Amino acid sequence: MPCFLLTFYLLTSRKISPPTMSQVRVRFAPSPTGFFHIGSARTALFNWLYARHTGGVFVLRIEDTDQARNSEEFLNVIYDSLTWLGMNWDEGPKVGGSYGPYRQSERAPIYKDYLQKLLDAGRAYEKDGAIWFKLLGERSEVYDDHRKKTVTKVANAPAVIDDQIRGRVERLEDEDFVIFRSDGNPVFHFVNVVDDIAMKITHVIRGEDHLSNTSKHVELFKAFGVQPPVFAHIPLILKQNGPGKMSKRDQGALIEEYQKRGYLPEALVNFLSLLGWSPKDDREKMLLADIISLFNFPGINQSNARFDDKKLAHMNMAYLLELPADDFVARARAYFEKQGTPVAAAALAADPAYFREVMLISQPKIKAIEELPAYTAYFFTEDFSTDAKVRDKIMGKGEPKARLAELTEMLATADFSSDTAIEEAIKALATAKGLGFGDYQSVARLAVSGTNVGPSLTGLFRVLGRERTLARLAKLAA
RNA sequence: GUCCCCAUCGUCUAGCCCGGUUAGGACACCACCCUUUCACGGUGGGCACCGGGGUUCGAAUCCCCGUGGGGACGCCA
Repeated sequence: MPCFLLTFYLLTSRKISPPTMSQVRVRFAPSPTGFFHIGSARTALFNWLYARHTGGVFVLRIEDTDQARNSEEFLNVIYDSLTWLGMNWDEGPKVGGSYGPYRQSERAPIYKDYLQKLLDAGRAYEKDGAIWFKLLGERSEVYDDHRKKTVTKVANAPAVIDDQIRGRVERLEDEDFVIFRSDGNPVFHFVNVVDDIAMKITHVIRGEDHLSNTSKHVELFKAFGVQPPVFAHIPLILKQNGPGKMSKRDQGALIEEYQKRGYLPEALVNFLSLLGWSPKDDREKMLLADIISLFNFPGINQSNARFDDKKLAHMNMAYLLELPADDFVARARAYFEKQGTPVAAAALAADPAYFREVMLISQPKIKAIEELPAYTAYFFTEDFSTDAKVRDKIMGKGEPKARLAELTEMLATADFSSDTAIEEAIKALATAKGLGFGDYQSVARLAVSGTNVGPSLTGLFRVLGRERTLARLAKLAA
């Protein structure tokens, strides 16, 4: 096929991967004006996945041209969140690269150069102290009653956007727009395009909210005489309740919140990958390596997705259940270390081997790391609270004190070396008394834990040990 | 208001491109089973093609119009 035909084919066919002659270069370009949220993380993830899928380069670029709204704190949140989620960047702040600097606040000379090109070509002019991009075409004054002012319209041909997800989109850009503010700083549309050119970005993967901006960008690329990159506008994430897209103010929107709550980053990544993308079969819980190898543009769908924290919680639980023992204990310990509560302090002060046992009998029972401190509190203090409702119910039925006495007598000499040994002993006692395991369980559980839910009773006894178990039984019997 | 995008269970989605399925999976929900509490797990259940027109022997699938949802319209990004 002749080269121009191939190019034509690639540009006009929907959802077809671009030429692989040169290496894919994608970028994630957050602006540090607020906390890092779910939507940004998903955009970053799709870029990262595409780079890893194609063996390309993932660039991190900081869009901090709006000095009034930027902060170093937010910048660090971005670095931390990306790192926590495992999205390492190949070029960008901290790691460098051949197209730096990677913070727009440090690229002023580059923007001046590109502005000069536009000025020289007669495609930019000054008005009201700002510099405007000049569209080509006949001009006319029109009153815009939405904006309540007269605007200058330019008779222009629609910009054509060949989008990997949307297909061919046409949008008319018919008004000049500001590219340099009167304070001398360039605006988003300008720096975005200039940097994509200067950094040789091949694919722009971003939220659909930018689709309407893309006509501006296409006009700028044309003015610079550069072929625009391949665009892929991904669907937005809608807030869980109520109308509109998710924003940083919405419940559950912030990445650092999940980090603090002890969510597993691999679970969050898996969940996020499924918001707007699917491997097209029934797989949901997937190895990262599989997500990378399966990820592509045709798998991305076109409609917005609503965030569902229940599904995320379920994914997190599924990962938690499979975590190797050492890993689970380490993450549990890290979570306790961040708490700073008396219960957490007591847990951390306990013998590490004991802490480990407590965590491991709890692992199959909990849905999230954040449940652990409350779930295991009675292991680390004798001053644990008792659920009054549960106590009244259990103590008010049958002969709980008799069961307690029988258990106490038997446990004094029982084998505490394994769960099965304890189980056999309790079963033997129950059989001897003509009762069942259940007759002993509820009251014993109440005595040692103050509640009616928790790990297996035998595990409880074994981990607590004979002395503490007997002491707690005695306390309730008193 | 103008422009752009989108439309399958409550939610995430498969199926759509290239018309023929009992419209599949997962979360959530309900029931039952397992069980030593709580979970996990297992089995089963209820639950969807937005509406209307076309095209066709046949439409979730193709076309048009409605309607609904989302986005953009800044010297924010």
